[in-house]
Amino acid sequence: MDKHAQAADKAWHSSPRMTDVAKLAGVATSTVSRALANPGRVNEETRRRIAAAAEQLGYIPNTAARNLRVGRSTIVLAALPGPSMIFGASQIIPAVLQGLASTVAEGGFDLIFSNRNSPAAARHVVDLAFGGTVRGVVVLGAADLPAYGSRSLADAGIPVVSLLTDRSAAGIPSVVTNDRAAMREGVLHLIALDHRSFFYIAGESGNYHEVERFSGLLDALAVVGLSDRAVIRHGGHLGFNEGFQNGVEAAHAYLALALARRPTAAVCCADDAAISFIGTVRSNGVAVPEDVSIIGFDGAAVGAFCVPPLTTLEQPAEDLGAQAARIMLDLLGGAAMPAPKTTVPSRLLLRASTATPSGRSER
Amino acid sequence: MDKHAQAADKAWHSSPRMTDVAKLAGVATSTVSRALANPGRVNEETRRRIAAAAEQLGYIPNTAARNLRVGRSTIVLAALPGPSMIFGASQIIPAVLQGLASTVAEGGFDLIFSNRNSPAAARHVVDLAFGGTVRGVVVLGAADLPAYGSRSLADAGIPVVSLLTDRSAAGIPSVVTNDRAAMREGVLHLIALDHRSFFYIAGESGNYHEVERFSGLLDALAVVGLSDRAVIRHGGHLGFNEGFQNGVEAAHAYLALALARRPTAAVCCADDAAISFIGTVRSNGVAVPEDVSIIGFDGAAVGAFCVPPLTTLEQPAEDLGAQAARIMLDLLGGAAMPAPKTTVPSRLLLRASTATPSGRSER
DNA sequence: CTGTTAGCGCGTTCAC
DNA sequence: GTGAACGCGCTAACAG
Repeated sequence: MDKHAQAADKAWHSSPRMTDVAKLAGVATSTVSRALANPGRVNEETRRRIAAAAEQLGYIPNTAARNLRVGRSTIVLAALPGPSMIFGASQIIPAVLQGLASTVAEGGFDLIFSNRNSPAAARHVVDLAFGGTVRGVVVLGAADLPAYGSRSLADAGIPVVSLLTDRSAAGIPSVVTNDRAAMREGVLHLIALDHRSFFYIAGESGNYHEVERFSGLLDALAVVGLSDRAVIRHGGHLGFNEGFQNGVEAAHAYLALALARRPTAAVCCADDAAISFIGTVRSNGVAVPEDVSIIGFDGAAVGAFCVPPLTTLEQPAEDLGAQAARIMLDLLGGAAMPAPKTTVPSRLLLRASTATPSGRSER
Repeated sequence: MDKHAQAADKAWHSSPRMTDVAKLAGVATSTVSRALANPGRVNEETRRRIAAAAEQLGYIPNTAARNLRVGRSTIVLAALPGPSMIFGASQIIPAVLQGLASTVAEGGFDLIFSNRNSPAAARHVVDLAFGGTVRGVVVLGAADLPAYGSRSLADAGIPVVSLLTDRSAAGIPSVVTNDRAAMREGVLHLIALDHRSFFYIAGESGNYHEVERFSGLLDALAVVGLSDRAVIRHGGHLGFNEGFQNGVEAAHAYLALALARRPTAAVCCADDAAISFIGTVRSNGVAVPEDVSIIGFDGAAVGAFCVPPLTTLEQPAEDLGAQAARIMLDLLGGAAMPAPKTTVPSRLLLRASTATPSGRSER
């Protein structure tokens, strides 16, 4: 490649500006601007000339200049809790993000990610909002809104949507699954199978999902007049990211119970715990579901291939993300405040890990 | 709240500009600009005044204006293949992204995501690059670089790093795991256990990982002088996203083999397939690892809790992402072209699904 | 319908 | 060491 070709090559690479398009089409830049934004408000003939010129030059508008001029960007921020793009086998977060990303993209927006586990990270989230980098924020999980000093995300003057956690009480539109009602339904299923004693494997104490799901369990017991004493509760010290370990520890606790005192059903706050619980008790001679039935929560794909296949409450993960995105898009489009709380229901997935209790008393 | 208070409230919310800080500190905007960027090139006393003013006002620089002025943004794009933030139980992609996101954030950059499954999506990726929205692109998996018309990402004049797929031949710095060597090591382990016949469960035919891993298997056979006829290859029509189904189908194919013809070891292109393969053959009376040993690929966390626990080749997913991010940061920092290919090795995780063949001949 | 003009908020000359 | 002036690329007024 000779020098001349190189120069031409370089010119090819450097992005042409609107001025270049205007010059080539023989019009003013403002006309080019309109032709691209309001194709209706410009003569068809000149519009074609401009389109042709833009096409020929490979013109692509400069984002920064446009954003500066119009005073807003086209980026939505997903503020994640901890470094938790990884989240057990359940993959709730990745699936939710996928739904969020797809729908946001359909709306013509881009999605940027940020963790907020460290103070610095939380501060960064706030800066992105106040600095005009992002146009709206979807907050996933966790308890407190990103903030630092006296500045909170809530004061940034941009739309905020809460995903997975219900913050409607704080005036933030929220998209959640029906953790409580779903768990209630799942346990009622166990009760219908004749289970009357339960082993509950808790998530992190105080965690939103943990609280909701345990409440759902109690709700179900109340329905049939069973007292809270029908359930032995284990765990609470491990987070959802440590679900597997949680299940193993719970299994040891279960195995430590005298045979007669062992509940006939184990209810898990998450599939990860259910899976490792099953693996551990089975290798210690406990039959599933004969000796103990197990029900998980999340609907992890791998559950269908466990031995035995796991009965679980499937979260509509992608839908959750898509719904949140839709609400955000409406808000960005100037819609009025949406429903404070959108619930996308989980559904009970019956598989072989639950059955009528049978084994133990006959052995 | 009366009208006046509301106005004050609004003023509180609207982001202060650099002018406001300058006014409050009694200096010119240019001085404020320097004080924030080159703290050294300004009088300590005035610098403090400016810092105080900025702090008091909660000043946060406007990103768009800054980007426009300096001609570059601070956003890195992760271009994902398909809608594959979800990727089986292995969660390779989410884990890789987590590593990428963390390290990119440490470098002071933000991460934006984009799929490129549809032509429109691919075009959008190119526009983001040419429009100056993003400063560099990390391309994950898949074969072709995003492009449309005559414009390709490669011509955008910004750094491109390939992650998971080796594109070093195309001059793009790549970060990959040693798929081939890892698989070779895994199979040599099986050979050391006395296995001489293999059942290979393939990923999608032509897929980079599939090709590399199968080659690794053949490499191992060659080491001990076994011919390719020692392996029965199954699959190839299902993608990595359909790993579970792939394993089930493979299991049926395996079960359809006459007992005497069944290989003593199954080598899987991914953990998902291994897990569902195990589940399916076991419920059909095949003992693992007595009748057949199984080895997977990826190191999915759930593998440790399968029955039996899965021997696998663990991919250093987060490291892969972190390495790619580091290279991108170097490139953005003006470093010279880095090593064309960075390999982050997988490691063999020995668990109970592999053992010396024993069961069948004695039954 | 189209051209002219005037900034958006910031960083970077260039004088003082 | 600091201030004044200019312009990044684009859109939104306002004329014509």
